[in-house]
Amino acid sequence: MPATIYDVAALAGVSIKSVSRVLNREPNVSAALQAKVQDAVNSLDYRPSLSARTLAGSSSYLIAAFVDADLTLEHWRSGRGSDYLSRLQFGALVECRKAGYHLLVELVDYGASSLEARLSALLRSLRPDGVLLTPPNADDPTVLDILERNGTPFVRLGADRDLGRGMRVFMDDRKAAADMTAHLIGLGHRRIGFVSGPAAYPASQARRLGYEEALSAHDLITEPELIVEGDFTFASGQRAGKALLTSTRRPSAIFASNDDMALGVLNAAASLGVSTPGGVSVCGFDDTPSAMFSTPPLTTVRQPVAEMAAAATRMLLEAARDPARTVKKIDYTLVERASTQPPG
Amino acid sequence: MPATIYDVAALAGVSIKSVSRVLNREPNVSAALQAKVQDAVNSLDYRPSLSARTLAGSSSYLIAAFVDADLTLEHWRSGRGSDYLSRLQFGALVECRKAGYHLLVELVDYGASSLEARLSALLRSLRPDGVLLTPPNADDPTVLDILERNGTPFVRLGADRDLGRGMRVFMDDRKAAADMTAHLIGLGHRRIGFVSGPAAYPASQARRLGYEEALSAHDLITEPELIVEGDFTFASGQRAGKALLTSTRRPSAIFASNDDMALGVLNAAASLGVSTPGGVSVCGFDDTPSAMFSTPPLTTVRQPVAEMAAAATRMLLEAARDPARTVKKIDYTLVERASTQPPG
DNA sequence: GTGAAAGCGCTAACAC
DNA sequence: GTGTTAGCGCTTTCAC
Repeated sequence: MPATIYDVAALAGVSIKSVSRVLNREPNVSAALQAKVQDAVNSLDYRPSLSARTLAGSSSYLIAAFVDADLTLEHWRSGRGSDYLSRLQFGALVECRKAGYHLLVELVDYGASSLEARLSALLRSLRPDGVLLTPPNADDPTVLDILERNGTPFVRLGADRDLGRGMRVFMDDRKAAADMTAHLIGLGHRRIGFVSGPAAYPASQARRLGYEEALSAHDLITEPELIVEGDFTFASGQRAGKALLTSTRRPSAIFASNDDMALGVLNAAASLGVSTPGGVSVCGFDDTPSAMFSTPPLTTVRQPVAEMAAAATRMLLEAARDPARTVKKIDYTLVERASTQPPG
Repeated sequence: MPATIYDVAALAGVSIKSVSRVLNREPNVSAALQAKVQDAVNSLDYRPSLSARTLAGSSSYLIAAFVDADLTLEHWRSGRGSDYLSRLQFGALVECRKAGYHLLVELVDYGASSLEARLSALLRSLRPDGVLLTPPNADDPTVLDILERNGTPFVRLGADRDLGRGMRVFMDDRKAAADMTAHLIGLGHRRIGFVSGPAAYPASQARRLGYEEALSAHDLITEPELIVEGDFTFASGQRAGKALLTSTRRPSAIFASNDDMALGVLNAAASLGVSTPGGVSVCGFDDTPSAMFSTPPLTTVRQPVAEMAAAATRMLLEAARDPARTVKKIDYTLVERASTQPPG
């Protein structure tokens, strides 16, 4: 049997409360006691039981990430993997580890009628000290309600609207898209196609607004036929690319609002015999792994998901001691690779 | 405050033990009692506390996946993401969800001297009901020792050697590599380059053996200059591709033993002006998302990581009631895409 | 500065 | 079939 707090107390010749004090770095502990306890802990190789701590105390040393089940499963099933989740997990896990916390990824059926039941079940059976909310569900009022009713601190990741609820970490999608568009204009492009994402995502709207904003800032007009709606998938990028590249006045550059779609555009160009970047420049948004290894490698916006998740996790951990509503904006980076160049 | 088992018992007019019985589907419960308790549970929206159950009982409803910290962090940092982990998680999460379990992904420093301490700390503080072990650490004797000493059921994923310890889920890497090589030979290739993985991975060895086996089965000799060692990274694939394609007697096909390296070979070919598959056929191993979206899309072996993880998780859940040493072999698939064709 | 006692919300062992 | 009683291993409260 593993050692318990009683074993440690007995060996050190002190009360279990003293052991607890040392373990939790509580004030008012003499150096002598501290040393005795530490020795006993070491020699017994004692580790406190998480469940006992959770049951007795007020924290569970658990951070939960709620991700959309449908979306994630669909990503996974199609073999695309979920780069977003992967990076989120990276950032969160690293911070959790530093603080001795654990990360639990939970799939939630945001669409289901049982959503409320399942969420509150999760909150009450797990008692996480904080919750990470991912888009597009970081804006769901039902979810926010449950979390607030439960008193669980949460961070809304990638949420660009401040609803005055919970904490928030986001990046300026609109400005990033405007920057990318301006970059293309700077290269000399005048007819720039745009492949938008699904309207349900706030980020889709923001990116499109950024594109239009940059155009008008450079006295170019937004031509409706240059904008094609996709749904963030490779296939929709292919379709959009084909449509744009076979139109009568073909654009010299195409800005797809995520990398998967940009790769689709690349593929469409190749099969139409249009070279990249010679015949058409292509750029994306996100900086997924595939963007790095595509032919040609993709110019894109690096969305710092891991950094966002790390910052969010830190907020949650701090919120445990000092509840405060924090909002943080994270910087993006324009990554210039070989898929863009001045029009030929 | 959330409802407890006492609230339910009081409302139903029964003892807490009866509530517990109904909750845990224990035998010897009358239909009437069952109904009363169920009603009370529903009307109070009661959910048992995980930590209380864990503390009092013998199971924690937790499955832990131990993954190599260095490896995973390095993957993540470089922006490549970790497709392996992502798929593992998919398979495991789905099964956990079905069974009302939770999945905890823990980064473990397998190299560190503190490995033993950290592992046993994890086991004792979390008390997982089962552990998923990933390669290359599923073969680490230290890890197996700790797990066995602790009495925690574990599954060694992708471990091709049966050490008579724990459970095991794997695929036949050697045969898969042999099949792929035979496929190239069938297309008419006679000089086939091979990019191997790092020797530390058992899978590397197996894939290389499969390659050699297929060659000799078709009366072709293994030429040492056709084999270049890589380390499973894109960059090492680039180097290997360059070396093979600039050699005096250039191979007409290159089989890289994972997709990242195959993409590197593709890139090297493009920058040397060698077309794919016209000038050289290229194939990989794993079927990562990038393989699907590369130019040209990559012929590869689909390693069913998610299915393996799902099977492993099911084994762990069953092991809880009935400890048995199970071994399971999972089938792979050859995925033929555009990067291979008969030699031109 | 330290300790004793009382739970936290369950399951397990044993009555009835 | 059902209930009673002890814990599980900690933190919390309150004494000293």
